[in-house]
Amino acid sequence: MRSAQLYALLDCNNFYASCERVFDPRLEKRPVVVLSNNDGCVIARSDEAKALGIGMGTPFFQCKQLIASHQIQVLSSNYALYGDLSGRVMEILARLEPAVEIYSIDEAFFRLPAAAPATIRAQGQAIRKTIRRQLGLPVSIGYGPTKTLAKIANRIAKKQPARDGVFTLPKGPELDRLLATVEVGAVWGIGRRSALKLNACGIRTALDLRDADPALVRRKLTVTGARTQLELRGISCIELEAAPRPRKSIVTSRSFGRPVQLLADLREAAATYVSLAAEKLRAADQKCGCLQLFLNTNRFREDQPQYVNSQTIHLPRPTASTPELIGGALALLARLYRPGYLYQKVGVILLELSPGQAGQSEL
DNA sequence: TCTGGGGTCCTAGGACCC
DNA sequence: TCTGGGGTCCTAGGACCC
Repeated sequence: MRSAQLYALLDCNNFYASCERVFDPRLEKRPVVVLSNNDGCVIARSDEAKALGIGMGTPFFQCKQLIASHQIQVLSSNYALYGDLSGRVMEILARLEPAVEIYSIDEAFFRLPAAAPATIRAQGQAIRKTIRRQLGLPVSIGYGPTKTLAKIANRIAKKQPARDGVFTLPKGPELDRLLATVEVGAVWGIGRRSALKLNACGIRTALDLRDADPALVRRKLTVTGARTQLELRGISCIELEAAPRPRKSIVTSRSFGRPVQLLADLREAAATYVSLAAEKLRAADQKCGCLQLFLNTNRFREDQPQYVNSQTIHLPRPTASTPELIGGALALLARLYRPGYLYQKVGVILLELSPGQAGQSEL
């Protein structure tokens, strides 16, 4: 019989803001926010900035006042730095744990044999302290019988300072009490739309969802919701994926700093994004068989005429060649472009990715 | 005036086939 | 006027995640 397994989720606290602090220790203890591309939105906040009421995703221009009045430190994002530190966090974790899945830039799941709570806790603290000492980054670790429950444990580890950054989900009535404090929309896999649907059925918390009628959940949220419910019940159905799967698509897109009207400007942007995407493609030793281009006006400007469109072409043969891809993208752009609109964004998506070798069949 | 970017999965519906 | 019953494949759009 296989021994009981435990899932863990390690998550770097306020990752981008914490990375900036590693780079510049003067930011320590001060409120810090990191902005998206073009400095459009807030995409990371230190605890101090959160406490001052800066919301995730808030447009910068909407919180400028608040930022100025509290002398919040504002930084443009530096993805090279975050990627580098992320890699080091994952390396450390992989040295300490055998079964690790890198889930995002700042999160990793790992799996371990179940053990006494004190043992788990000590192991978690050791990981946490190692990362703190070697990199200066704060992390939290949550443990539970499924990935979904580990996610919830992680939230608690992060939210309740008394947990010291490590928390194992309990069992029985104590678990029920905890799950009753978690809003259903905070459960991994339950987004805004699903939360509204569930609320309409009287399902408000993670506990409600766990104990709801499975047929109802299946009907409202399809198979993904059914899986989430099972996971909340402690039945693991989202496996650990220790080996990364090859990427299926590559997107490159940017918002323009100012509205763009001319086809020539869109062509230049599209060609740039294709080049970037093709570099990523070759870096992963892949080719693509399909190219999509999309463009849109600024949806927030309801006073202006709106235009959103996209088109896809199949390439004659899989390729990773920048000129071939640019040719395709410009042909698409010519078909999609309508004069008279103020464009906000254009982007390209490479699809039908295959291994770099796959196309070499002309022997 | 200023509102991010990059991914995955699932479903419904149409086209087409026998 | 009545007008079968499956299949498969593809795509667009929705929903979710970080």
